[in-house]
Amino acid sequence: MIELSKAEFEVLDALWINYPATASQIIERLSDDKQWHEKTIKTLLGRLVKKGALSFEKDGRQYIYTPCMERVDYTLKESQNFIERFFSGRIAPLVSGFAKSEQLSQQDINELKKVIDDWEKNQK
Amino acid sequence: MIELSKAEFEVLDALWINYPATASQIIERLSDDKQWHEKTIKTLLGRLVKKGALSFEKDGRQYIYTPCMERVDYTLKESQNFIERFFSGRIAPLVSGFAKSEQLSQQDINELKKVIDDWEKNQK
DNA sequence: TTTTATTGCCTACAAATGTAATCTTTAATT
DNA sequence: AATTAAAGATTACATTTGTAGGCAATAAAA
Repeated sequence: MIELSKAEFEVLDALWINYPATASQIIERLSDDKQWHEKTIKTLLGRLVKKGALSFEKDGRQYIYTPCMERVDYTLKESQNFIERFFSGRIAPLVSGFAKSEQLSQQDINELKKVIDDWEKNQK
Repeated sequence: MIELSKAEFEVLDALWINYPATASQIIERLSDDKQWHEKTIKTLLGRLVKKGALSFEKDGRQYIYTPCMERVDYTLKESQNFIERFFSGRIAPLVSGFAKSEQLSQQDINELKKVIDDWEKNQK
């Protein structure tokens, strides 16, 4: 699995919003939430390319970036990893922890029920 | 939130198995899974103390370590953080991702149902 | 009591990470 | 055509992390 740092992920996440995109578009998108210097973001883009998380095409003197993977795929892998490390691979204890600490809303419950429902339909 | 590195967490996790415990006990516990040098683990213990994740009492020339927090509390915070970063704070998309990629067993489903059940009972 | 072995403490050092500044190239402007 | 401005490339530097080695203090052994 490609290992991304927190900051690298946030840059990639800004690209996932809509791609392909140029560095300045990504910088623009990040400017709302982050006070990162433009140079910082360029550095992170470079590192993402080096790690194989992004590819680009040249357009004049600009680069047009595209992620090399889908967001769902990446987050699934990260989730597996996380759940392995903290909950020995079991997902229920995570959800249970949220429940016990009052972190679940009715909406969460409804969504979870739907996931279970769909899963069961799929078993038939 | 106290930020622990991967390696630091694993050392703390070995302590959570049973505590208070001495460095050599922790080293012993870790020796099954890890090929860490004893010195490495000592360093990590020191860093954990410095970060406020562990406390210790002296017993002769040994230290007797105790975690400063419960495992459930730590993993809950980490989970919140994780879900915030990758799923905008919603838990269902994580579970849904697992379901879609065939990562859920019947046992997981049963456990999840129970969590939901308990949650609903608790609402009344 | 002197020696030894073990504990923790301090130091080390490369790679990763956060956070840019400077340099170089080249497209755009004058 | 010369100048400028903007993009990416290269360099920088402190901090964190992984992974120990060496040193100093002290309990245990001889």
